[in-house]
Amino acid sequence: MKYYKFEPEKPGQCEVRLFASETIYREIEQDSLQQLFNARELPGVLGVVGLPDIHLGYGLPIGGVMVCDVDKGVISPGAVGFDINCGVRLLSSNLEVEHIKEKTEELSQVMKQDIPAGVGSESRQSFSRKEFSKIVEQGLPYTVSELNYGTEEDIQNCEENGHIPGADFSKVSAKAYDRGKTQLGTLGGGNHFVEIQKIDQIYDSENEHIKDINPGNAAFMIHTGSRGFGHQIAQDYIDRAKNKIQSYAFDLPGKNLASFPFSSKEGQNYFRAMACAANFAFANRQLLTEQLRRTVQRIFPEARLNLVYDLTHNIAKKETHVISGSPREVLVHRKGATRLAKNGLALIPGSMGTGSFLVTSLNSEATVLSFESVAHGAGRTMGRREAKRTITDQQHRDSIRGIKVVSGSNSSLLDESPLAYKNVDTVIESLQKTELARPLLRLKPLAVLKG
DNA sequence: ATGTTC
Repeated sequence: MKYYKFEPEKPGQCEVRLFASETIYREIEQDSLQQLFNARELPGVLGVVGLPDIHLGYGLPIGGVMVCDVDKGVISPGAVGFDINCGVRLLSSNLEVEHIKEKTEELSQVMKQDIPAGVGSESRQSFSRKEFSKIVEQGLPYTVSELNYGTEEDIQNCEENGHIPGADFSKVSAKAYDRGKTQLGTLGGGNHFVEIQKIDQIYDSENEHIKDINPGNAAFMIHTGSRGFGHQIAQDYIDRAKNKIQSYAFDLPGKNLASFPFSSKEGQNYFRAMACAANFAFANRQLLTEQLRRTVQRIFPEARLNLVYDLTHNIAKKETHVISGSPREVLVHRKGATRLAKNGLALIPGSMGTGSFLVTSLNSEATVLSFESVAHGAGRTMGRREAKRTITDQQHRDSIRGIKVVSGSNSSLLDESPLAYKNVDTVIESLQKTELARPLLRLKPLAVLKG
C-alpha cells in the first residue's frame, strides 16, 4: 500500500499517515506536516491522517484527521475549525445543458437576486427563537418534516441524515444566537458558492449510485457552512480551551490545538454546541437547496433537482472504526477532510474555474487506515493575502474564461482564483494512487454564484 | 471561514 508512514517517536504515540502522491508530497510545506505531528502529542490520540489537499490550517492542517479515544482523549475546537460543518452538496437535474445553455446567463442573474450571498448576507425568511432552537438541535428531520423544506429523500441523502445527535442549544452563547438568527438560508463568502455544472464525464456507468445521472445534464453544487453562528461558537470555545489549558494535565502542542478532555464538562459542552452549529449548517444547505429549486423553476418550470449527496468536511463526530484490528467508538475530528458516505460516495469540489468530482471508495486497507476519509477539495497553494497580492486581474480573468461568475459582494475574488489552488486532477490522482477513491463523475462549471 | 485585522 502506498502512503507515507511516520513512526511513533515516543511509547504510546500513534503513527502519522499521509496519503499523497510523490508529486504532492514534495510540495507540502513543513509547517503543515508539523501540525500533524503536534496533533499526536495530545492525550488519547489514536490516529492522525493527512490527505492530498493538505495545507496549513489553524491548529490542525486543512486536509487533516485526528482520531481520539472517547474516554481518555480530547476534543479540540481548533481541530474542527471556525466554519463548523462547512460542507458540499450535489444536486442532479433533469435539465439538458444543450437545452438551457443560452439561458445560463439569465439563470445566474436570477440566482444572484434570489440567494443571499457575501459576508454579512441575511436570510429572506425569519424563524422564531423556538424554531431556531429546534433547527439547531434536530437538524434536517425538523427542518424538512416539520417546517416543510424539502423531501424525505433529501434527509436520506445527507451525512448522518442531517442530524448530529447531542446538540444542546443551552450550550450556545447569546452572541452566537444573535449572529446566527438572521443567517439561515444564506451562502456567505470566501470559498462558498452555488455552481451550475455539466455532467462532463462518466467514468463508470455501471455504478448503481449514478444510474439515474445522464451525461450532458446540468447539476448544481452548493458549498457553505454555519456562517457567523458556527464561527462564534468556535471562537467562544477556542477562547475557553486556551484559558482552561493550564488546569488540565497536558501540555499544549501548538497553541491553536487547545483542547478539552472529551469526557470533561467543558468538552461535552463544546461537543453539544458544535453539534448545534453542525445542524445549523445542514439546515442552511437545505434552505438554500429549496430556494435554488424555486429559482431554477422560475426559468425552467419543468426542472427537478435531486440531492445526490450532502457531506461535511469540518466536524468532530463519534464514529466506529477499526483500531489495531478491532472496531470501537472513537471521536473523529476532520478539518478539510470528508468521510466517505455509507454508499461509498464523496464529493471533491475544485476551485471556481476547474472541474469537480464525484468519487467512490476503493474499500481498501487504506480506507480503514484513513478512517474512511478522503480529501475535501483541491486545497490551497496560496493563502488569501498572498493570492490578492500576487495574482493580477488579467491572470485571474484568463484562468476562469468561459465561466460566468456572479458575486454577492464587491470583493475582488482574487483569493478564490484557481491560481490560488492546486489542480484538482492531481488530488484525484493522489486518491487513486493511495487506494482511497476513484472518480465516477467529472462536473464542469458553467456558471457560479460566489459569496 | 468571519458583523473580512472583535
